[in-house]
Amino acid sequence: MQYASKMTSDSETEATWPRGRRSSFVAQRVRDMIVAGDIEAGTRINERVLTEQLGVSRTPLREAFKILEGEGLVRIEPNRGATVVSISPEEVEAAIEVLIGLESVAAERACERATPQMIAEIEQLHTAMVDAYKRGELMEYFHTNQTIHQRIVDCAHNATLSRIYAAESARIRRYRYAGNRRSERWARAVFEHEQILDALKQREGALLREVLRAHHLNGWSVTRNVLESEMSKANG
Amino acid sequence: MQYASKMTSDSETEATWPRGRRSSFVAQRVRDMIVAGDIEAGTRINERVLTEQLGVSRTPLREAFKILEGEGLVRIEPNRGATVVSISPEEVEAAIEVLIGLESVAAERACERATPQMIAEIEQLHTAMVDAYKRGELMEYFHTNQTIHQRIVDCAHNATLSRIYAAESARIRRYRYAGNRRSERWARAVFEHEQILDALKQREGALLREVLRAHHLNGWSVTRNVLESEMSKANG
DNA sequence: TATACCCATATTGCATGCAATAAATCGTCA
DNA sequence: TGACGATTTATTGCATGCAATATGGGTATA
Repeated sequence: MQYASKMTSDSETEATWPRGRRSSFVAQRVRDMIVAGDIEAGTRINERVLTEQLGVSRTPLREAFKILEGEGLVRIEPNRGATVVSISPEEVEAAIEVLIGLESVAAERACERATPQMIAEIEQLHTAMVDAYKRGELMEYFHTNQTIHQRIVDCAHNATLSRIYAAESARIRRYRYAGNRRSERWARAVFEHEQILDALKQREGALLREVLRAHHLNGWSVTRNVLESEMSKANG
Repeated sequence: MQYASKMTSDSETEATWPRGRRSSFVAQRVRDMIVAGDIEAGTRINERVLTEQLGVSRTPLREAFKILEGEGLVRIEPNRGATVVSISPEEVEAAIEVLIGLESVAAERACERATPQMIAEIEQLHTAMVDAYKRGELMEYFHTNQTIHQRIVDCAHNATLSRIYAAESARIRRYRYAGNRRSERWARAVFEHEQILDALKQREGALLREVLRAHHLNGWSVTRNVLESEMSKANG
């Protein structure tokens, strides 16, 4: 058995990771697999399989599980080990409420504290994102989009805010991806991102807060429908 | 050597914890020690000492360190193990900004979703807190105060919100305790809590948001001064 | 057929041993 | 005395072994 991974070819075993950072690297690899959806939600993770695949012993892997449990990506049950957490639409909505709240704080602070360099970087990302949209590269678009939101939060120069936003955002990433697949939402989202960029460039904190909020609520209303129809397909 | 703990008498060793939950229990114990200030900020934690004190092997202890690292309570460096994180006033302020943001989300939702039972529980806690204030029991006051804020957040019925709020709140707890020692701030804080309770009971979300925000900003301006003067004492 | 039980196997939780690294100690010499 | 290097000791990172638990399969019985 083998867990799929977009990072390495299937038969390949990892080169040994440096002593002292093995559990962090393992956590990063497993996190990537989970966030990317390479390991299906709800499945138990077999330690032996993953240790062989990653070329480390069980100790750093089990430490990695503790890290990922703290991030809400796996659940560890006694004698049953680690299971990839499955998140309901209600839980995704709850997390988005939180993300909106975090971005609200970030919006005001970002408009006060962002350096011209940071804004320029976001503008570049925005251009790249629009380009990906025009080329129809959904994955690239989605990834750049995520980066833009993270960078806006980073503009607030609040490490706690950036850390929590990144973790929560990763936790629900694979569920949010669903929404953008509808092309009419995709076009609308690109337009909203124009507004976001404008508000940031003009350093209008209250405006930025509101357009971000509306952007997420619009996105979620579409994503929720997609998720729910996918779930009813899966269950019926 | 021995790490102080308010939980057990000094010479006592733990009864063995149940198999399958040892790292969680160890994490809880170490978390309590750190949050209570029993282990000083900036100090390295010796694995051998703590394993002997807690009566577990190094494996669950090291797993607990990974959990606590995720919570921002310790930092793990290769070949140097776990160190209790020391937080600067700027970082406390950043975390408080986030807590205000989280409570802002919570305030609106709590006023929509709180059950009468939950509001009644908060009212009881409030009464107990005022009582502790009148008796001059600062520790009891502080603890009840923390519980009230957490319960208000819990009223929003958003598990993600509650989880993040609890973790961030714990992370900076020992730094916030400083502020309340000034009696004029203490009296003012009790008054502000009356306003908080009223707003919740009347389910005025926007009002609750604003009084909570003001409450934290007022508290922080006092706490910051105390922290900074303590730091200048420590360094000068 | 369905179900209860027993046994073999797989998997997990934890303690421990060993190697790598850091820290402390001691001796040497300026 | 104090700076420097070598050597010992302590500490950490990781792999592994063993015991506890869960899991799957087969058989007997209703």
